[in-house]
Order: sequence, then C-alpha cells, then structure tokens
Amino acid sequence: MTMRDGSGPEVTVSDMFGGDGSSGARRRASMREVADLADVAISSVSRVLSGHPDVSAPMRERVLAAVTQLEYEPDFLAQSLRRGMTLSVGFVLADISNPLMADIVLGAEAALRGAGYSLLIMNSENDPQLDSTHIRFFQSRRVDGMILSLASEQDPATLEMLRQVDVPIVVVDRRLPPEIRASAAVNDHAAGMTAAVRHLIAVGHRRIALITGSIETLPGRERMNAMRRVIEAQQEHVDPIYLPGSFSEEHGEAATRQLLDRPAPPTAIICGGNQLLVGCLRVCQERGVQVGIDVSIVSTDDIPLSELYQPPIASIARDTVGLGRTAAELLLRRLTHDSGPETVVLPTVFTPRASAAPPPEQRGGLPPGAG
Amino acid sequence: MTMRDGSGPEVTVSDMFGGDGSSGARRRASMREVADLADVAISSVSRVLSGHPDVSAPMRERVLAAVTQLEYEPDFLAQSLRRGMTLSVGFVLADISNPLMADIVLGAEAALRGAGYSLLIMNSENDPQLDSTHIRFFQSRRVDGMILSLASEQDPATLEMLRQVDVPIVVVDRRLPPEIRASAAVNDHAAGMTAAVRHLIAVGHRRIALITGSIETLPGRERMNAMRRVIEAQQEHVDPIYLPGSFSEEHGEAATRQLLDRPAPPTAIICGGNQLLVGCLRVCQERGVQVGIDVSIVSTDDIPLSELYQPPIASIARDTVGLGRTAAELLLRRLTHDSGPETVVLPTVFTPRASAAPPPEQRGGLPPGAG
DNA sequence: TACGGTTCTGCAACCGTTACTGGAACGTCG
DNA sequence: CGACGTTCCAGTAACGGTTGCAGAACCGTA
Repeated sequence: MTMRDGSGPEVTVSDMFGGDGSSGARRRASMREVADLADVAISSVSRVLSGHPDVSAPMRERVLAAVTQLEYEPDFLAQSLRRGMTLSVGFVLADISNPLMADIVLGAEAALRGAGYSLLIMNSENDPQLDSTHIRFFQSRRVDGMILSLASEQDPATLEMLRQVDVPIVVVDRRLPPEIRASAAVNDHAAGMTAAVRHLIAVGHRRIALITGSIETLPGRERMNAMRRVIEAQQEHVDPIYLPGSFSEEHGEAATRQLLDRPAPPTAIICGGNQLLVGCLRVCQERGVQVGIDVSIVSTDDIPLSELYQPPIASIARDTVGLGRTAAELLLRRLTHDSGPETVVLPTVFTPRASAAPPPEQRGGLPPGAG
Repeated sequence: MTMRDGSGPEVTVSDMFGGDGSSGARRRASMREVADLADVAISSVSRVLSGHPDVSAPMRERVLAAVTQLEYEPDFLAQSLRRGMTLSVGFVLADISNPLMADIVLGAEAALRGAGYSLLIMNSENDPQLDSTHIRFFQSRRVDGMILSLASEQDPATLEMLRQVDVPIVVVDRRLPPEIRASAAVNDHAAGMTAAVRHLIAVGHRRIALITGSIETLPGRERMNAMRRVIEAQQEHVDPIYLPGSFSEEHGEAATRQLLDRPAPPTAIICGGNQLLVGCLRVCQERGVQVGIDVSIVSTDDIPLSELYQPPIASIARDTVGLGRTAAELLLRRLTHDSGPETVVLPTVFTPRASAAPPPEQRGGLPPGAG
C-alpha cells in the first residue's frame, strides 16, 4: 500500500494506521524527522530538548513546534546507550509473594519512581544460585544500581559476582563484607527480640523456642544472637531451643511438630517470620494446642493475621514499606552523588498481645497439650 | 538513627582495582576489543556470537577464545537499539503489597524469566491516572509487551493511551474494548460466587451483603452480577445488599460498620477481596460480633488468614500464581508469533468453612438441613 | 589458464541519541 | 577597516552492536 506519485512526501505502510492521527499505533518519530521538519540540524534539536544554552529563541520555537506536531518523544534506548545510564534499578528478592517483601518493594518502587527510575524485579526463590544469576543478568542489562535481599550472605559465587559489579548496591536486611561497598537498610532486630524474650521470661516462661529462617541472613542471625544474649544475662535458668531452617511454611510446620513432640515441650515459641507463623499455627490447630493457653506464641512480623487471630499474636513490628523506601533512598543518594556506602538502621517494636501469656504451670498447673 | 559505616578497615579507591585482577569492577570489554584480540573483523565476532552459519570452524575458535579471555558480554542496550526489542515486559498493577497481586507477579515473573524476559513493575496505587502515566512510561521505555491489572476499565485517558500502544497487551482479570486487542487472563468469578451464595441461602440466610471493590473491574462486576442472578433465580425471597467501593481495608471497615448499624443487619457478609476481609473482621472484633455465630462471613480470596482464623473463613479460592503464569504465557505467545488476542478463563472454587453457618434465628429452632 | 560456483570475511550503513569542534554571522573597538 | 570576541548552529564522531552486500579466497572443471 505504498503510493509513489513522485511528488510530495512518501506515504509509507505505517501511514495506514495514521487515520485522523488521534488514535492507532503510529511509528514513533525520530529526532531526524523533527530536524527535517524544523529545517535545522539534528544536533540543534538535541540542544533544544536538553536545555543547552546555545539556542536562539526563534529556533527553539521552530523545533518545539515540530516536536509537538510529530508527537516526538526521545528514544529511551538510544539515550541510555549514549548517556551510559538506563535509569533503571534491579531488585533481587527471595519471593515477592511474601507480604513483607512485597511491602518493601512497594516502598522502594514508589521512591524510585519519584526520581524517574524504574524497577526490575527477579525472584530468587531462596536459591543463592539464582541470586548470582540474577545479579549477573541485571548487570548485563546495565541497570544503574541494585537492591538486594539475598537468600544467603555467604554464598561464594554470589559474593564473587558482587565484587564484579560496578554499580552501587544496597542490601535490605543483609550485611556484606566491606570490600563490596554495599549500602544497607536494616532493622534493629535485636531490639525487638530482646524486648520479646524479656517479656516472655517476665511472665514466667523458662523453656523458649525460636523457629527461624536461614542464619545466613542478618535477621536470622541477629534474632538468635539477641535471644541468646538475653538468656545468658538472665538470673533465672532459661532453656532455649533454636531451630533455624528456611523462611517457609514447611519449616514452620516441621519445627513446631518437633517441638510439640518433645518430652518437655517449650512453653513459648517465637516464630521468626510470617510464613513460619502460618506453619506453626496450622500445626497448633491440627493438634488442638491452644495458643495463649497451652503455648505462648510471638511472631516477628506484624501482619493482618497476627492482629486478627484469636487470641491476637504478640509481634515484633517494623515499618516494612519504610524499609523499602529507605533502601531506595540510599541507592538514589549514591546514584546522584556517590558518597560511599552507608547503613541506616530502622527500629523494631515489640507489641505484647494475648498470645504471649504466662505458661500453664504458672496459671493453675494444667499439663500442656491437655486440650 | 543513621549510622555511617565507620568501623572496619577503610577501603580506598585504589584497592578496588588492585589485587590479582580476578576481582574488582573492570570496564566491560566491547566487541571491538574482542575483534582486535582475535584478529578478525568486528562483524565476524557478531556472526560467531549470533550463530550465523557463514562462519568457519577455526575462526569460531579464535573468536570464542578471545571472548572468554576478555570475559566479553554483549551490551544489552546496543543490541536492543539495533534489534528493536528489549526483552522486557512492563507490569502495571494497583498495589504489589496485596498478596493476591504479589502471587500473580510471582507467577508471571517466573514464566517470563524462563523465556529470557525481565519484568518492570509499577504500582498505580489504584489511581487510574497513574495507570495511564505508567503505560505511557513503559511505552517510552520500549518494553516489548505489557501486563495490566488496571484500577479502572473505564478511564477514558487510560483507554485512549492503550489505543496508542503498539506492543501486545495482556490484562489480568479485566476486560477491555475489543479494538484494543488485548489478551486476557481472567478467573471465572461467577462460578465461585454462585456456589457461595447458593450455600448461604441453603443454610438459611435471607439477608446477604456483598462488600466489594470497584465495579469498574471485572471481579467487582462479575461477583455482583453473579450474586444478583442467583438471588433472582431463587424461590425464597432473599434481600441483597450491595456495597461496592474500593479494594481497601478502609472500605471493608466502613462498609461493615454501616451494615452492623442497620436496623436489620445482614446475617451473612461476603467480602470481595482479602483487604476487605481484614477490615470486616477488624470491625466484627471491635463490636464483639461473633463470626459464624452472630454473622456468617465468606471471603473471595483464600489467604492464610482465612484458613487459620477461628472459625475458619469460608472462601472462594483460585490459583493466583497460575493466573500470573497464564498472563505471561499469553503475552509470550503474542511476542513470538502474534496470533491475535486470546482469553483464558481459570476456575474459582468455593470452600465452605465454619464461618458460613446457619443464621442465628435458624439455629434456635430447627436444624439447618430440615428442608 | 580461464572460468563459474561456494564459502567465508570485511566494509560500511544503520539503530537514535549526545557532545565535541569548528566556523559563520554579527557586533565592537582601536 | 581589520582584529577580536560572542552567539548560535551545522557537522560529525561516537555509544556498541547487527546485517546486507561486495568481494576475496578457494575449489573443481574445461
């Protein structure tokens, strides 16, 4: 459908979709065409659009008129190639379907969007190998920076990969060797954990279990260390049980089963993550173990479930959206004027609720699991 | 609470490039350098790497050796610019922090990743204006396709923007005018809803409320229509109350308050979304209204909360990860061999649970199944 | 030796920008 | 009137790849 009458502008196939010009997908106009229409050099168009001072008023007029007439919009790809930056940020995380992660992404995306950056997301499915694959992928995509919530802080391949990365890195709730020069947005997990364990001890618990995820991540380690420190500093003898594993419902279930099967089950269980809590509660219901009566439960993530559960689940809350926003801000700071790696620590707050009650023996001597 | 990294050994800039050369961020090698090292033309390198047939074995050897020696990796940007495709997909959604959405993204990301595509996401925060802004943004980013979960199907600016889009579009749980030529991955909300309403009527409810989100989205409309159809087709007189609004905890709370304040409150409430359920349960607890006793509740999303709540919340479940995967597959199909828009409908399943019990007046007298 | 036919390889244009360089046009001043 | 400084703009080389095309090298055959 090409017309060739010799005179006038060539009508190309893409004009088929032109119609009245108000709708339909037209081919994008290039700078070249703007320049031709305005009868100036292509470089002048560039100067007008990028606000270069060497531009006279009449020329600016002509160029801008051509731009609006052709609905010209600069090509992001070409700009990125030329300028050496893509205005995009890669985010590697274990699993976006975890509401905690999703909140973090929400906060980060909003902050980055405000600065003109867009966010690429990849799930590592808690596999360190995927972590490093994704990091490599992002680098080949030429992202300007990365935000990472790694499955493991210790995977050699990932660390080696990170050393090769030449864009700023921000980790979320992780700690990396200093030579990687990563900024970090972390929570003060020790604070909330300390308060929670002290509370449990204060109301009479002497056998306390911690179900947690990988200790190759900061939250896993910090929570365990904090609990250990509190118990060691205590006058009374307290029996801790540590069950690290993965941040999954399955581990929550398995660990809870194991705990309840013990000859002397713990009187309190701390679940270090919302998925662990789900698994734990499921097993408690299965076995007819009553939360807040037979066993006390504390969760480290405050999700709707913990607030609405009957009895409400005592929780260590934190501002996850804020954590994501902070991570993005740290990255933006390094993207604009690289100031070197920084670490920002955000608070955690323990909220006691009915699920953290005195243990059975304190209340009247009912044997646990007598439901 | 901001702490600068001050501890540990200072790593100076010169250290970064020192060492044995096996780590640290080196400048990327370009094709030019590979060609020089292998002593062939730059175009030959390209042909070797892109699997062009016109390549002799010895040359392939030399080029590949140079590639590995320089750790060459092609520049994605340059490739994209030249080839006219970016291998990236934009996903616009209301709010990634909604677990349903997060699941959809999870499924979509995995499927796209498998095909070499990466995913850009932007939150519209339920604002149709942001929807259209994001769509425009993605187009200027030259994504190869888009997956959309729009805040509204009827926003004129968004629809106009969509008509301008020249890449394939897939909507998730939305329906668009046919001229936009969007593929669609949707759930059969009517099926689950029909089963749920029939169940409620069967156990004796005669005043049933539906709290739902925007009727400018497919799930909002379909659920309401399905409920209406069931009730109209019913012998007994059933009183429906429809409270559409937004998919937010706030609307869930406000609507529930309004319902409970009525002179004759409904005996059953259907919450059309997990955030609405959260708001609804919160108000019930606040007022001491007992779920499954004073009022029956059904939720349209099966989240951990509904399973674990006491009593468990009857739910209309669906495979959200599968929905995301399906959307991605529909898009991939159009990206590889454009076959025109398609629609895939996935099932929903109603799971009765204790929260959907006979209404109070029924339980005082005859047993529920006495009909 | 000349010739036609395959294989392989290099040249150069191109994708759509940006930024550097040089110089035209104009005004000012000695 | 000519040297010089401004102001403004065109030309062009990148950025890092891909690809059509022309031609070199090689082979077998007459």
